[in-house]
Amino acid sequence: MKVVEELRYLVLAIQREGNRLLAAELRPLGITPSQAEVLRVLRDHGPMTLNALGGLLVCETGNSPSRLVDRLVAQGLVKRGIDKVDRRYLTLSLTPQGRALHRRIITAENRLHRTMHDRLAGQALDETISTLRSLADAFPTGAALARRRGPELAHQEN
Amino acid sequence: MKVVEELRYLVLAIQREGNRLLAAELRPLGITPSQAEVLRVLRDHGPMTLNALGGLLVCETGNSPSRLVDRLVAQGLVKRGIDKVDRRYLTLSLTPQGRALHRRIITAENRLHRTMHDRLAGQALDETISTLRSLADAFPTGAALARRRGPELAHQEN
DNA sequence: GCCAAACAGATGACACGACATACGTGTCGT
DNA sequence: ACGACACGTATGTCGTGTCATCTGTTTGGC
Repeated sequence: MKVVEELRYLVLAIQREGNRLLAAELRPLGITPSQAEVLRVLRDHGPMTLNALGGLLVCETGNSPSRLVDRLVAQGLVKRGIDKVDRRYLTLSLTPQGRALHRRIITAENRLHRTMHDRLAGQALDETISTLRSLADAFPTGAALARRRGPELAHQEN
Repeated sequence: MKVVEELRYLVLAIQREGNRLLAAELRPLGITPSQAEVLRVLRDHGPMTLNALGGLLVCETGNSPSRLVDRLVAQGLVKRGIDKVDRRYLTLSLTPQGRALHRRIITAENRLHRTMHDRLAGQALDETISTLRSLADAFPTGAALARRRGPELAHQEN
């Protein structure tokens, strides 16, 4: 098996299992990993339009994440307002419930991160991270991640 | 952002984009990346039951991939027989069309692999692969991958 | 032999994720 | 002022993925 092919399958396997574990952690909270990412981005990067949100999400490409947001609005976690100047734009922001839930999400995610950290015990991750970055940065969602890294560094460190 | 968290998002981004690129390469062939993985496993590991197939797939966990196989059967790429001794078991195998399509799949995948390889130019992948393996091997789908690596090494090298 | 448990697979339900397309709103050239 | 165009968002469709549950088949204890 070619090296890049093994890389492709490893990435697939890790993404699947990571997502499954995170989904299990989040299930008691009534949300999914994708929804958690939306709440996180809205919390870290303030109120924003649907397109801007889409531009910061890794879990979804170009498409406006209308339906993803729909479910969060239906749960009362996100408020969707219409821009008064240009009625094409939405203004998405967290509700107080959304902010409260986000704190519980962080706890759930931390449990997953601890698990990952244990499995990776003793491994030097720096080179791996930089290799993966050089792959990801060439793509739209990788750029989204870089954008999130960029302006607002160091949120909830350690 | 924690290191393991960045790792999680990088893996997500790369998986998404890789899948999108591969889907684009495979679209002219009328199949999806998951379907391609089924054909590949059936070709490399001979006729097998549905559960055995599921145990070698990275794209789907424990669940029997009934519906995934359904579409391949509907396209005439996979033959689904019933074991005469134990009628609970299926016998899945490639049809001649399935084998023929698999050759075209390899070409499509190689185009993606070349793209990835170019993006990774100059990076030493060994450490990255071994780090990711140590993460993946702890999980069912990672074990599936290891099983595929194991018995039948070196298929279509370069 | 018979019935319960184990097992292989199928199916229902739900939320993605990607693509294409439709709709409503604003902008700009003329 | 108006009409084409651009733009932001919504929606239809399809194929996953995951979990839970169901059906049919075999096995094994009694």
